[in-house]
Amino acid sequence: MSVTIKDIAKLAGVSHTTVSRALNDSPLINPETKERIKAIAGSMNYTPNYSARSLVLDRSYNLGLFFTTLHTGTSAGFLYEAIKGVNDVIKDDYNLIVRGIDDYKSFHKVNRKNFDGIIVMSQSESDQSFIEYASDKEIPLVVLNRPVESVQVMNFVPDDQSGAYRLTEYLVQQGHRDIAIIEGKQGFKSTQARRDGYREALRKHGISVPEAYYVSGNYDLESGHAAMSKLLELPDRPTAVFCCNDDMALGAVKAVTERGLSVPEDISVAGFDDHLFSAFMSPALTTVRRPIEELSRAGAETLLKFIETKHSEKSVVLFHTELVIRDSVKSL
Amino acid sequence: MSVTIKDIAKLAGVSHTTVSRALNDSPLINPETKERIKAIAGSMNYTPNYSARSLVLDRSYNLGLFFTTLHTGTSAGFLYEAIKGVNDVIKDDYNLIVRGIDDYKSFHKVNRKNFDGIIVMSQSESDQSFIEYASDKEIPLVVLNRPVESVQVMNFVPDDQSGAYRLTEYLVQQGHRDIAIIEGKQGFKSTQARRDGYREALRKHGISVPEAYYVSGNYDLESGHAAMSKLLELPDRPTAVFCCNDDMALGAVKAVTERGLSVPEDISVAGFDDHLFSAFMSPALTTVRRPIEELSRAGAETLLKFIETKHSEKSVVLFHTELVIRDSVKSL
DNA sequence: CACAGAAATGCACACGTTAACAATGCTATT
DNA sequence: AATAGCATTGTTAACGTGTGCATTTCTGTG
Repeated sequence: MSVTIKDIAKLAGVSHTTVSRALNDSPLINPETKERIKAIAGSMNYTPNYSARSLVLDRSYNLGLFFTTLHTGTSAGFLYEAIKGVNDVIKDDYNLIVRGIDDYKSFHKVNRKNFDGIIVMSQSESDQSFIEYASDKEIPLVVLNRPVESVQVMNFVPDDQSGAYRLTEYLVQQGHRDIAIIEGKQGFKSTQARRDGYREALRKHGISVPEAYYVSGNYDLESGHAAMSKLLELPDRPTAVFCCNDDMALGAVKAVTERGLSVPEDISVAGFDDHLFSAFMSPALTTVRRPIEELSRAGAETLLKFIETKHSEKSVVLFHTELVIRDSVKSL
Repeated sequence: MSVTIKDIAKLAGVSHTTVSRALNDSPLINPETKERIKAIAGSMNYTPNYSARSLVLDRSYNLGLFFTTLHTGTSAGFLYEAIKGVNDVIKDDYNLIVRGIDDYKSFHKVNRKNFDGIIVMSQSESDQSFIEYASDKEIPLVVLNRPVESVQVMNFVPDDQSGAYRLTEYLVQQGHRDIAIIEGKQGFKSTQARRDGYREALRKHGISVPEAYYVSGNYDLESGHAAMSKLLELPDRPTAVFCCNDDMALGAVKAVTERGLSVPEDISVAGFDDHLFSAFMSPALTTVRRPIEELSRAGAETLLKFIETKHSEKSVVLFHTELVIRDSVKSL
């Protein structure tokens, strides 16, 4: 049906081996015949059968980019930046397969034959079993966004805790003492890191936090809205609120303006992530930039290098987060 | 290295043919042996080699989800909803490959052997050559989001023009007569459809638009901000602005508030798409909902059915868009 | 008991590619 | 002129799976 190297061989009057070598730029082949064969292949519109090549070379040319979940807790911007980062790096000869880990009923199809390498954008420990599975099968593996302890992997992680620390400290420096937090999705590592940074900063400055200032959320817009609504009904309202991501911050601001109050006049709000839209909120959101695209790019590069050289450092690399000061925090 | 059907055959004392049949639930095999073989396969932790299977069956188990571009003009929410929609439909036994068409240097790797089917999320005619290429190669093909004329394909498209028409008419009904438009990215089909709907509505109501009320944008936040800034400096400011997507609307609102003005008191703003964040903007954005996730799901379902049955309707199917009234438009 | 027919299994090849090894022809050196 | 050695090409097998056809085994019928 479609053109194979044997068809080319027949037409060129050589063996199919010679064709294979010619097309793969083997130095064994006479430059003249090589050119001739390439010309014929081109004119016949030949495209190699990757299944056959995969079978003999034991390479699939597939890379996996796996998210803990695609349903709740994964924001659109996060997905977007990750895919962009990885796709920018991989060459024309790799396929990028995108999937939520929780969409797999069984990991059966995930193995060395099917994936030359895997990037896990990990958000919670719920994907631990997947990571261990992949590590077990000896699939080249990079884990992004969450530190993994149990298994030795290449591991790139944004320094969330330090970011939250610096942000909270900034709030303190602006004169705030009553600072609440709207937390991320339960069980997500980032939730914990950001809370830890927040607490550390307050403790360092000798500020204690009433229990009511810890409000739970799950990283989506609605939860930010609901959480802020709760805070606003408190008898002792906080003067500033640290939202554990920008989506929730947007929801929180909404809750404030709905009540006829304003940010930052009546209450200050800060976020985390520095999403695309954050600079364009009204007021522009003070937040912490998390370099997801860079992280993804670095992850992909490292993975490719490992696939080629089988060599790498299996250690945790921290990526710097950056305080972005805009207009949603008032100086008291 | 890894387990093959021949290893299982040896252990079970049968031929590898029998193993192959047993694992594929062939009716030719004695139910008892079938169970026995399956048990052995399970205990050996056998996973089939998909390259080998692909080679002989001429199926890759890959589906492609291709965007015109992943760089500019594709918003995060759009990507997110599309991926979610498709991933919800495809079963465990398909891989979803995500990529921007403009990332391909050559379409060499795109062929029937490599893709059982392709979904093109098409935004502009710049991907026309890709669509024709895929159609030429007889790869099962669904095109979403943009009507394709030159080639016969399965084609699902949101009814942008009608949505823009209804939105604009709503603005008129609210008493607006001076209505500007911030347009989408040049060359995108959706840009044209939305502009057409806008013009049609105004013409129908006998309202003429000064040239200065057409401002160009490119679907991203910055361009919305810049465009609105221009409009605000006009001597005859419009009372309402139709932004061709929600991202630009957010940027536009920002430009308004920066000048100490307010939406919708001083100027009304409407968007298009109904992004996740639109309900949470301040004020909540009046917009048109575009059912991208449903569209993607329908596209994926149709594609899978076609792959199985080789049968389908190759015609354009319009998906209804829906006016979503919130708080960003004032009644004059 | 013979035999037809069905049920179950095996043999051998195919899919398209790469690669180890063999074979050929040519050049240069003695 | 013989031979070593290099450049170039061909032969053959292998990767792991599925399938047409042949073969064996079983079952029931006359």
